[in-house]
Amino acid sequence: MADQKRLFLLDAFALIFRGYYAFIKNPRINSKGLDTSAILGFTNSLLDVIKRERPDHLAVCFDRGGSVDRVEAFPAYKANRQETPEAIKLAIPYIETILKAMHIPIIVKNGYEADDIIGTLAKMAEKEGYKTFMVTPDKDFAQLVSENIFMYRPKFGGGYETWGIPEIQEKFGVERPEQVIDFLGMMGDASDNIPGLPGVGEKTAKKFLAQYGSMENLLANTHELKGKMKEKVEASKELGILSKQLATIMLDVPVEFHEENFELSQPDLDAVKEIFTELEFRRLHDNLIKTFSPSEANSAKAETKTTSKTTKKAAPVGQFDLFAVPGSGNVDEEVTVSGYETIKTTDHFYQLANTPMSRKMLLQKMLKQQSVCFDTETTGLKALEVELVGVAFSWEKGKGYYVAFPEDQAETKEILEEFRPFFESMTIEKVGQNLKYDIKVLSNYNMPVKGLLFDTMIAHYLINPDMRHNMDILSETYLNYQPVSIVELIGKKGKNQLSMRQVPLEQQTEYAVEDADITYQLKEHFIKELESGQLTKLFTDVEIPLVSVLSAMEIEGINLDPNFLNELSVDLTTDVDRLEKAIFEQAGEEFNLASPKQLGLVLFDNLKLVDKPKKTKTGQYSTAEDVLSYLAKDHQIIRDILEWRQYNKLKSTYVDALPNEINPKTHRIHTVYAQAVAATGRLSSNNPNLQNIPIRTERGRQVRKAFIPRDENYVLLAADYSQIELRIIAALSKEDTMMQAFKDGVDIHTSTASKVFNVPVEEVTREQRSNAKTVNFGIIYGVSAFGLSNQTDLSRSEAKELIDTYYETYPKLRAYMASQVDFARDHGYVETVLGRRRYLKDINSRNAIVRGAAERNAVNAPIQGSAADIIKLAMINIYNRFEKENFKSKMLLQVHDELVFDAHKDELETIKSIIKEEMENAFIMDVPLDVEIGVGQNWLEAH
DNA sequence: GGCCTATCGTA
DNA sequence: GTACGATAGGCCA
Repeated sequence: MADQKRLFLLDAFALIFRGYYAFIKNPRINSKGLDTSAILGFTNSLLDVIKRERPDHLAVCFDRGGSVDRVEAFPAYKANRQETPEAIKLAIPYIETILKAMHIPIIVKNGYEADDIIGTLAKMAEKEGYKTFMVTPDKDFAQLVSENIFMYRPKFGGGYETWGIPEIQEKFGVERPEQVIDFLGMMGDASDNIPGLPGVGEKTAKKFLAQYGSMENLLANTHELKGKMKEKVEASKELGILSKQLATIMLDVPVEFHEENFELSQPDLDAVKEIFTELEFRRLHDNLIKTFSPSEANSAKAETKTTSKTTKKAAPVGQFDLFAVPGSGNVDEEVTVSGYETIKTTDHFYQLANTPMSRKMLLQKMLKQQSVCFDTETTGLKALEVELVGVAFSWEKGKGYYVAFPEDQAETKEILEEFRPFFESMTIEKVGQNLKYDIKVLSNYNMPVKGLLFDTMIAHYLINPDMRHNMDILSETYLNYQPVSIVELIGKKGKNQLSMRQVPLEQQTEYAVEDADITYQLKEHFIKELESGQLTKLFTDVEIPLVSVLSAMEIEGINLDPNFLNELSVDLTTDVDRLEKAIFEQAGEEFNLASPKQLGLVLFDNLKLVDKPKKTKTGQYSTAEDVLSYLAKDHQIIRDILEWRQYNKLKSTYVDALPNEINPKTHRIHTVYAQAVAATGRLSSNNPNLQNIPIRTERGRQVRKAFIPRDENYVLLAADYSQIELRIIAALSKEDTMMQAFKDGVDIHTSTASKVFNVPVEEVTREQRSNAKTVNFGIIYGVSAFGLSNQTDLSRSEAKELIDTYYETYPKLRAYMASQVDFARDHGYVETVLGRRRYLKDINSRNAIVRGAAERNAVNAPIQGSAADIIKLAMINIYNRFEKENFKSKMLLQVHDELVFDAHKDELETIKSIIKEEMENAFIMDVPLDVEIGVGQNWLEAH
C-alpha cells in the first residue's frame, strides 16, 4: 500500500479563506501594513502537508472566473457570497509567486471551479494507479471519495483528518459517497447559495436518504410524505433537481494529467527566500528550510512519527527518501506539528520552592536582582475574591521558581510575608503580564507591590493597540513558543473545570513558571520595540503609573444602594407589564417582545406597518430604535414598544443586574478597567460596566441615584471636562475662531451656529444650535452628509450645505483633518499628543468603503486618544497628591471625560481645588481646558 | 454550555 | 460617522 503513488491536490481558495479567518481576530500585519494572514495561513497549510505526508506528487488548484455552467443554470449561484476581503485579493499574486518559486504546479481553467478541476484530476489519477488526497475543508468534496480518493481535511486547532469511504458513510449517513450530492441537494448550502428543498435541513436530509436513497427516488415518492413537508417538497421538485445539479462536481474539465508535471521537486530556495523576506516570514522560512533539508531526516519528530506506527517501512520515493513515512495518510495518531517550540522541546529548569529553606534561598537570590518577573496563580478570575495558590518567579530565560501556598489562609499569609522584602523593594523592577490583576490579588493579603513595574500586556498594547494581548498570542508571535494551555491543565470552562488548587504541584510549577519565564523574555523584546516606536516615555510616565492608580480605584469600589434599585425595579415591572399587555392587544397576538425576530414578523408581516421594511444584514426585519422612531408618530403600538424596550433594558441591564455585582466582603461595586482594549487609548470598564450608566432619559437617570457616598461623612463628587474633544481639535488645528471662542468661555455650539448660519449670537435659534452641535460632534467622528441628515431633520443636500459652510467657517480645521489622513498614508499610523500610535492598515485600500473608515479613524483616533491621554495624566497626578496628603477622599470611577470621587466632607474644598487644578493643567495646549465640579448625595445629584 | 446577532446604554 | 460592554434570543453541539 505504501508503495502506491500519492497525489495531493490542494483547493487553494478554500485553504486561503480558512487561513485568513484563522487569523481574523489577530491579523498578521507586516511592517509595510500588508495583511499577510491569508498568505501565511495558506503557506503554513502547504508546508504542513508536505512535512507530514511527504507527497511525491502535488498540485494547487485555483478558481478562475467562477463556474459558467452553474451560473447559467442558476443565476443566484454563490450570489450571496460576501465580497472577497481585500487582504485575500492582495494575497493571490503573492501565493502564486511562492508556488512558482517552490516549483509547485498551479492548475487553473477559465470558467471552472477548483472543485471540478480537482475532481477531474482525482479520477484521472485513480486510473493511473494513484491514491489521491484532496486537501480542502470543503465538505462538498465528500462525493468524490472512493477506495483511492480521500479527503484530507485540516482540523480546527491543528492537525488533519483523512476521510475515506467509512468516514463519509458515518458523517453523512450514506451508503455510497455519490449520495453526498443528493444530501447536499436536499439540505442546500447557504455559502454556495444552493437552495435545497425548503424545510429540509441536515436531520431530514439524512432521514430521506436512508429511506429513499436519492433525490430522484424521493421526488418520485412524495405521496408517502405527509403534512406540510409533503406540500413543500412536492412544490419544489424542480428546485430539488436543480440543487442536485449545482451540488454535483463536474468530472469532465478539459485538463490533462501528466504525472511528471505533478512531481514535487526541490524549491528554488533563493526565490522563496526573497519573497518570504519581503513578506517578513522569518519563521516560515526556517520552517521551509527544515522541511526541505534532508539532513534533518532523523529529527526527533520524524522518529516519533514512525515508531508510533506499524513499522512497515515505506519504499523510498521522490525527494524524500530519508524521511519516508508509511503512506496510509492516516494522521490521527501523529504528534502535532505546529511549528512552535513548546515546553517539551525546550530546555528548562523550573523548580518548586516548597520548604522554608528553599524559600529563603529563593528570596536571597531574588533580592540581588534588578528585575524579576512574577505571576500569581489563584482559584479563579475575580481578583478581589480569589485565594492565592502559588507565585512563580523568573529572571533568567528558561529558569524559574514556584512557591506554592496551602489552603489555610493564615498560613498562606505567613508564607507570603516572607516575600515582603521583595514586593516592597523599591529597587527591584517587577515584571508581569497584566500586573493589575496580581497587585489586586496580593492586596487581599495586605501585600503592596512597590518599585518600578513592567507590564508586558500594556507594553504590547502601545506597540500595537489593534491586536489582542494574551500572553499565549504574544508568546507565539514573538518567541515562536506555544505555552502550556490552561485548558490542558484545568479543562474547559464549565462543568468539570478544576481549580488551580486541584492541579498536581509538579504541573502547577511547570505551568506557572513557564508563564513567568515567557513574560520575562517578552519584556526583553518589548523594551526594544517601545524604544523604536518612541513609546517608552508614554509607557513609563503614563501607562505604568496608571496601573497602580487603577488597581487602587478597583480595590476601592463604590457604594451602591440596592434597596433603592429594588424599588425602581418594582415600578419598572409595573410599567413593563402594562405595556406588554397593551402591545399584545394591539398586535392581536402574544409573542416574545424581547425577540427582534418575532417582533419584526409581527410588525411587518402580520400588521404590515410598512411597504418595504428595512432589513438587517442577516435578512431579518430591523426593529432598531431609529427604524421604529420613524413609525412612532403614526402608530400607538410602536410608541408602546419603544417605551417597553427602554424600561426593559433599564431593568435587565442595570436595575436588576447591579445589586448582584455587590462584593459580599466589601459591600461595594468593584468594576474592572481594561487598560489594553480600546484601540484609541481609552479605558473600558466591565464586570460591571460603569461607563454606560444611563443619564439621557429621565427614567434611566434614576439609576444614578443608587450610586452613593461611602457613608454619612462623605459626599459624591463628579468632575467633568467640558468639551474636551472639541478643545483638542481646536488646539491641534490652530483654528483661531474656535480657539477664541473657548478662550472667551462662550457656548461653543451657539458660537458655531452664529458663524455658520451667519446670525448674531443672541439670535441663534434652538434648532440652529442643535444642528451646529451635531456637526461639531460629527467632525470628531469624520462626518458625512448622509450621517448628518440621518441625525438631524436636515435633508441630505441641506446637510451637505451645512458641512460645506462649516468648513468654510473653520478652514484650518479641514486642513488639519486632511493632514491627519496624509500623515496616516505616509506613515501607516496616526498619533496622539503623547505619541500614542494607532496603525491604520486600510488607509491605502482600493476599496473606498474600507478606506473611508480608515480615514475617519485617522481623524478620530488622535482626538479621542489625546483626550484619553490627558485624563490619564490627570488621574495619576490627582492620585499622587491624594497619597501624599493622605486624604480620606478617594478617586473611584473614570468615565472617559469624568472622574468620580468619594469626598470626605472635611476635605471637600481642598480636594475640589486640587482636582480642578490637576485636571485643567494635566496637559497645556493653546486652548484652556475647563472642568466642572458637582457634589451631591448620589451620582445624579453630583452632576 | 458556547457562539453569534441585534439592540441599546455611555462618552 | 468614533470608541466600548451587557443583555436576550436563537441556534449549535
